Amino acid sequence: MRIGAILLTISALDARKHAVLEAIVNCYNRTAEPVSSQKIVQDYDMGLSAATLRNTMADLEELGYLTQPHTSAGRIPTEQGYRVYVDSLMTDQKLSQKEKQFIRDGYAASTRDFEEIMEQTSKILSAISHHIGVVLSPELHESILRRIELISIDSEHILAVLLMASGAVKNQVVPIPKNLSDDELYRINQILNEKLAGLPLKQIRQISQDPAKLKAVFDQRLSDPIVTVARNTFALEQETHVYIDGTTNFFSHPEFEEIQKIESLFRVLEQKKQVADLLSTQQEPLGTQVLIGTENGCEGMEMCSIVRSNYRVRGNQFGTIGVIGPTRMAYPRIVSIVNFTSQTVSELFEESP
Amino acid sequence: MRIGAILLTISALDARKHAVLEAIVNCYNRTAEPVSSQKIVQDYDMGLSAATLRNTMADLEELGYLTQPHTSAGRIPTEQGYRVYVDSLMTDQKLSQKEKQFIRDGYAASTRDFEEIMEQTSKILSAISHHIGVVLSPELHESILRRIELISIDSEHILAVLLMASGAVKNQVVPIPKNLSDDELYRINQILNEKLAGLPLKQIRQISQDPAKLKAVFDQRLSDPIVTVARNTFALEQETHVYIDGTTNFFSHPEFEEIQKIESLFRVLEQKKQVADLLSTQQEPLGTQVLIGTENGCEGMEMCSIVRSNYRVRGNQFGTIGVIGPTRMAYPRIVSIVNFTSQTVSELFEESP
DNA sequence: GTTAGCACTCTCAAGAATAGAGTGCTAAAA
DNA sequence: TTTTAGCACTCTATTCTTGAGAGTGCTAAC
Repeated sequence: MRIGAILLTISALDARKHAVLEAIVNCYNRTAEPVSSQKIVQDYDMGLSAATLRNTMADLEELGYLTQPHTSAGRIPTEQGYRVYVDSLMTDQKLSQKEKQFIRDGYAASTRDFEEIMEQTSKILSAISHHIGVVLSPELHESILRRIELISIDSEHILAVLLMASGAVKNQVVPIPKNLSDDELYRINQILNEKLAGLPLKQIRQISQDPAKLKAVFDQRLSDPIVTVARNTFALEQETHVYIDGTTNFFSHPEFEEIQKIESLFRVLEQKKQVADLLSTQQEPLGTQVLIGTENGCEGMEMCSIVRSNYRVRGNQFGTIGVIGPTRMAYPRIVSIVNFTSQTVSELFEESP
Repeated sequence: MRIGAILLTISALDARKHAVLEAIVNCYNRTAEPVSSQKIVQDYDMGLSAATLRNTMADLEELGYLTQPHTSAGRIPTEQGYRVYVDSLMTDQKLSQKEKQFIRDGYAASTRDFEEIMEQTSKILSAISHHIGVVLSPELHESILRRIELISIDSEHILAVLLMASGAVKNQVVPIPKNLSDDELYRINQILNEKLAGLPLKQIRQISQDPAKLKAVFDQRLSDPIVTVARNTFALEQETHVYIDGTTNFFSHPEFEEIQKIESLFRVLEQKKQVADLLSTQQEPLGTQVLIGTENGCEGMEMCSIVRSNYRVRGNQFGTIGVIGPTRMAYPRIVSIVNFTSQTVSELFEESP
């Protein structure tokens, strides 16, 4: 009985703290202003007086979930506070049918174009979230080559068109040995397809750089021109494409009034490589993730949170989509958006056989 | 004698005004602060007192070439003042060997890749000018088709690779009639090349949308697969690509301290279409042009000047490069940069046969 | 455990005072 | 007639002060 009572007390306390924290996060997200005890009394029916709330708020501050910009101001959530909110307080917010439709309608019915899907996705994400939409294509060097086509440009160059299982296409101008006849080129093209289609680009690259492997793969069909073409075509490490849209959305957030904050953010965004590292998850996909504030570990993006998720393309590969916004963002909504969009993109890629 | 004296007086007067205007433009470009009469006496050896300069400056203000931010401030050039400066005062500033080398070195020796040249050019422009570098590819629908290659994706789609005379490549996923055999596709590919290669995309589009013309060119029934493929492949109006780099450079200019100015500029830049319209010259290329301030006629870019020039690609086509910077820019230097870069790009395209 | 009341702290906005920059004008000098 | 020195005047930018307002923490009562 005694122990039960104590437990009850503790859990009651915790429940209140949670409720207050949730109220403050919600309120702060709405107003972008520090939340006072008074404000909570007004806006939320908690059945508590301002004084009591002040006590709870002081406790929450002690615990590291809230902070004050200055002594006589209300409280705002800390990163830790947001973390608790995201992990255990916030409730799923289903997207409305209208919103879902908006996302689906973003893709032209006929769209099978890989780049167009990528681009469009970043636009949709930014338009519906009012933050920055980012899309990372699946890593090209992990992609499986479906077909290669060599097109003659001039006596010293060809255009190699690499069509991936994912639907991605990569064009590359490749220097070739002089005086390669059209017939020869055609034959080389055939052999390359025969031997290399179905392999991931990474592996093809390894093969093409290693004489022994080249010999093993091409066997008696190995000729000088083939070696040259293969080597030149697959010489380059391929970078992941990054599609970003909605950067100007940041101008409307009051926390970015100071120009240095916008500047440092934009400097990061200009380095697409950095954005790619920021978004890409090393591990296997595990649903939608939220990185709050400094958790992203990126200098110049301390004020930003990232919500990211994976989409699946053919060839059992994954790409990443994400939303970058201020730490003060409507997490439930953004999580739902990212979730649903990544699903939609995956389905889009599933459809094409 | 009398008339000669008067003319001499007038021209002497004008010479002084010109000299003062030039000094003020130079000084303001350096310091970004209104230029006082005192400052000119200090920095430029004009052999005149501050009082005399003040008189001249008052005249120049009356003429509309200078203005004062407020009564007790120095003067800054108006757009009209800059216009006179650019048109008749500024002296050519040759680029140093080092700078020329920097531009040339920006292109990898082996680069023949069209997109890479475009991208790299915008990077070079922004890096060396410290402003925004913009490159417009030649209009695709004016481009001459050099070769088309059809690659099978699945039973309902092919990938059409359009190789232009300019070196530009356009990939497009095209729906096709079901059950088109590989042989048939190959044959269609051959015929398309035979009939359409050498024509500008615009004309091909007209043909492919017009049953009569289609019939005339292909000499076949409209229900034939070849007609469907042609129609679907060339259905879309192609947009000019816009490559932009160096947007963050704007953060370092003192005249863009106010966030609204940066914001309105970035909102324009996000609309690539608008940037394309801004840069593209309707008429034939006529060397490097300078648009000062509101002359660009673009809302949100009143504070910006544009220096643009054309480059030439194979097929007698022109693309545009440009630099966008604040009205207070080092015009002689930027003009030289844009000039030399457009030349370099043209040469780059000339090399590839 | 909760709440009313109050003193205290801090910010923010508005006003006042001061220094400094640069001009236009006038009258004298060249 | 042109140039220049001198000076009064205007406007900005900065600093300081002041007062109002917001919100807290603490204390004592409920």
